[in-house]
Amino acid sequence: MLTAQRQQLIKDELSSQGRVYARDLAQRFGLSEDTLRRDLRKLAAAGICQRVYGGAVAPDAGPLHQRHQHLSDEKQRLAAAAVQLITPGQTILIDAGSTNTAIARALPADMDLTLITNAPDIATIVAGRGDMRLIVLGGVFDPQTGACMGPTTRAEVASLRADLFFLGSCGVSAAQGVTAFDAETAALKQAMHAASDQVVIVATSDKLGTAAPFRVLPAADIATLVIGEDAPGAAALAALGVPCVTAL
Amino acid sequence: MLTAQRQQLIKDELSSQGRVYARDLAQRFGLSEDTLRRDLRKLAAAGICQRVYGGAVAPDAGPLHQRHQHLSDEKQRLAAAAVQLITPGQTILIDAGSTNTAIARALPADMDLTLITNAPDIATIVAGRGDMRLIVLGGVFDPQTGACMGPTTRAEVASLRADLFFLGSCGVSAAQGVTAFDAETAALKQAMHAASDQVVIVATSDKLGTAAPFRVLPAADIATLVIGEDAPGAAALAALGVPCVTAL
DNA sequence: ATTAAACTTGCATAAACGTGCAGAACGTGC
DNA sequence: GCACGTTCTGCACGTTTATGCAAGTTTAAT
Repeated sequence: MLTAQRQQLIKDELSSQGRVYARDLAQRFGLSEDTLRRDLRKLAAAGICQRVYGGAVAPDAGPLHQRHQHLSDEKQRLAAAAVQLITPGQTILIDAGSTNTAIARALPADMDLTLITNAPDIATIVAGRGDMRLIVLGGVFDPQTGACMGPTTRAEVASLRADLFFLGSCGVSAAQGVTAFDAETAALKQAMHAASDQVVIVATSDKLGTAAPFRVLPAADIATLVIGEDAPGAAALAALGVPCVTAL
Repeated sequence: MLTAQRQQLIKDELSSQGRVYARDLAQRFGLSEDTLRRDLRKLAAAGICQRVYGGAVAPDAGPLHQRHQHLSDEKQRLAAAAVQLITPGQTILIDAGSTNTAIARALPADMDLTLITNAPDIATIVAGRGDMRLIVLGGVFDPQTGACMGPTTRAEVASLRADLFFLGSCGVSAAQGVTAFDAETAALKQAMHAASDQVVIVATSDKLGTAAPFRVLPAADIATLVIGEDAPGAAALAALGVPCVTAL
């Protein structure tokens, strides 16, 4: 990846998030923190950001901006924790959903990854970077979930395989396991599960302890559950033997 | 390969990807890095790109979601003319390419359209609007063209049909017809042609009169050719009986 | 006050760079 | 055909840039 390109991505994140962490950037780009600190110093010298201990912030952080940042903050932290489960060379299957979009954005650079997704917006995010392969699952686009589904999609999934499957946008509870809002979604997620070695669920606290009508898979099939530190209902899941990773 | 042709390919990649690597280009073209660096310097001197350590980047690369919006006036005018060929209720197949992206943006609202595309960025554009159905063609994403291709994609196309096919990113000439830069691209476009009633080609003037190595279809198979008012080589195509629409 | 993390600075190395030069390919005029 | 100039290309040389590591300093939190 080009140095200029990397610095452009930092600029993008600064303008969209209002802040960046040197440590986080170094991990994502697969470079030393020294290099990223140099980048931040350079951007600060150009007036693009302001250097602070631990990273950098955008010069003009409006009040509304901070609010928006607060809302998405949980997902970003969860995503940062989730991508640490990935090892170089793996094939990653990513479902649709806003949490999974955050994961796609947080994917570390230059790890020779192959990404499979049925969400066009995730495909677009990853399409811009040349450091990973991308396989798109086709099908009928569902505006509700932002994903492609239907028989074509399920057939395509069945002909592929992945090391890690990031399953998203569902209810997760100890008693009911993972559940979905409609039959088609549930069937697709099951097909994705069948094509993957491990299922990872990154759940915001509003998903935990809730259940939808359609059963996807039992809690015991979850390889890793990534949750926030104060997540409700986590104890019940941990009691079932579901491996939990706590973000932050 | 002609020097001008090589530099045109670099331009294409710059506008589609926003960046090029000197080393990568040298390897792909089978030339020394010195030669490619010379090309990049020349393009930079012409203001087409900006030279950076390791390659070059497109001049004004804003935030990710704002990129690709700097479509030229020519493409927007062509797109506006092209979408007038669409009638309500039709199924539209749209290929990848910056001109076709402009067409996707220009699609009229509330016409009960069904859109089929193999370009994730076009899918993302249309995904946001609720007034049309969207079918995404999956496959292996090719960063070069920004499209999904491969056997899966061709098989999916074969199971669908469309009224109009907007074919993009090719050379168009009276003698050679429509041509593509590689075999896979040509094969996919042929499969798309076979699935469609009519082929529409929207060609910017730099594509007219040029030919690439791989033949896609003869000029006689073009249902409608949309071109600018001062397009060179248009007379030769019109002489062959290709119906032409002139934008503005 | 103590400690760990983040930081700056200097240095070493490898990659990318620009320049000058020479040979090859091509067109032009004699 | 032949001399000439132009353009494109690859190679050799010295220079610049990016990066990681080590050493010492500053910052923030306990």
